Amino acid sequence: MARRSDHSRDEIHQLALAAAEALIDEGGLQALSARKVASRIGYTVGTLYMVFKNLDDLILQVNGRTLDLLHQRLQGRLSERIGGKDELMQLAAAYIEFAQTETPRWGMLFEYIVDDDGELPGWYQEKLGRVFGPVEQALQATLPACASDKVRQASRVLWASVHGICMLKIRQRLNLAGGQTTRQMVEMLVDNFLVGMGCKE
Amino acid sequence: MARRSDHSRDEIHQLALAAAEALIDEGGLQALSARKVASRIGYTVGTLYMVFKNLDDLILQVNGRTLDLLHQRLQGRLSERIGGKDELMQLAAAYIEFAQTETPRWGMLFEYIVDDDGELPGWYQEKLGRVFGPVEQALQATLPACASDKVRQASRVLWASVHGICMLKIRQRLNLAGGQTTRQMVEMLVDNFLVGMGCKE
DNA sequence: ACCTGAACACCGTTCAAGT
DNA sequence: ACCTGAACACCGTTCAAGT
Repeated sequence: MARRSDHSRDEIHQLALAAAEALIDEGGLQALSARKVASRIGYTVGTLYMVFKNLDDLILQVNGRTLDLLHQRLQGRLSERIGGKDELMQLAAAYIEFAQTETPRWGMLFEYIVDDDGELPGWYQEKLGRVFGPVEQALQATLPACASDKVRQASRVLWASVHGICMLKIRQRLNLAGGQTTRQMVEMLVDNFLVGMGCKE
Repeated sequence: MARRSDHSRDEIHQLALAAAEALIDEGGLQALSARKVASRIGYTVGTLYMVFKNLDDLILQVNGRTLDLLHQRLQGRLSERIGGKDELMQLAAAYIEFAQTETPRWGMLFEYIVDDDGELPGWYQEKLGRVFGPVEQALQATLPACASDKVRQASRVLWASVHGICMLKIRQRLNLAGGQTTRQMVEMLVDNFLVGMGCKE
C-alpha cells in the first residue's frame, strides 16, 4: 500500500471538501467527522492531514465556499436599474432563501467560532467583505445623497439585523413572534430603517 | 461502593449545572464534556445519567439558567418613568454587556441547535418569551399610540436585529464595519427603527 | 435505590513503517 | 513522496453488578 497516486494532492483536497459539504447537508456539523470524510473519498484518516491542517481548517474552507455561493446568490438579484426598497427586499429575500434552503451550511458559517482572540485568516475576511458588496451597492443607489462612509456602515448594520432575524427565526428562538413570517419581519425592519435613513417613498 | 448518599438527587443536579457553567466559562462548548462535569463534582459519568437525560438535556438546562440571568439584567435596566429612545438604548447596552461579559454562556444559547423539526420544550420557550418582556414594555411606552400587537411584533424585530449586530460583531464577522463599536451600530439601528415607527424626537 | 466500573462504538491527531 | 494502520487520549451512553 501507499503511493497510490490515484489522485493529485489537489484532487484529494477538492474531493474532501465536497464530501464534507455532503455530510453537513445530511446532518449538520454533528454528522461531520474526519473519519467519515476520509472514508467517503476512499482514503484513510491520516491522508486528510496531508491536505488540511486539521478539522477546523477543513471547516473554514467549506465556509469559504459557502460564502462564495451566498455572494453569487445575492449578486444575482441585483437589478439593472438599481436602488429602492424593492431591490433591498430582493436581496433580503435571497438571503432568507439561502438560509432556509442551505440551512446546515449557512448555519456552519456561525457555528465555527474563533478560539480566544484569534483572528479569521485574511482570505476569509475578504470573502466576508464581498458578501456585503451587493447590499452596499443597492443601499448607495437608494440613498444617493448619503456619504459612502455612512452607507458602508449602514449596510453592515442593516445586514447584521437581517441576519439576526433570520437566525432567530430559523433556530426557533422567536416562536412567540405572533405568526409573522421571516419575510414580514425583515420587511418591517427594512421599511423602518430606510425611513430613518431619510429615504422618501 | 454505590449508595454513597453524600448528596440528594437534587443536589447532584445543581452541582452538575454549576460545574458545567464553570467549564463553559473557561473554554466554551468545546471544554464541556459529561466526563469532565462528573469528575468535577466527584462522581462517575454514569451518575449524570440519573439526573439528566443526556448531554443535550444538561445544556438546555444551563441555557435556561442563562436566559433567567439575562432577563434579570434587562429587567434591572428598566427606568422608573419608562419610554423613549434612552430606555431602549439602556436595554440594548445591557444586552451588549451581557454578551461581552458572559460570551461563552451567551453563545451557547445559540450553539445548541434543535435537531430536525423538533421543538424546544415549553418551559424553555416560556423563558425565551420572558426575555422580550422588558423590550416590549419599553417599546410600548415609547409608542403609546401603537397597537399592542404591532408593538409585540416590533419588539421581536428590533431585538432580533440588536442580537444580529451583537453576534456578528462578537464573532468577528463584521471586521470591515469601519471601526464602529457594537454600541454605535446598535444606536444607528434603534434611531432609524424608532423614526420608522413614527416616534417623534 | 444509588452509584460504580467496565464496555461499546465512536472521536481528532500523530507518526513509524511500508511502497 | 504518498498513504496506511495502529496508537494515543479522548468522547457519549448504557448497564450489569455491587452495596
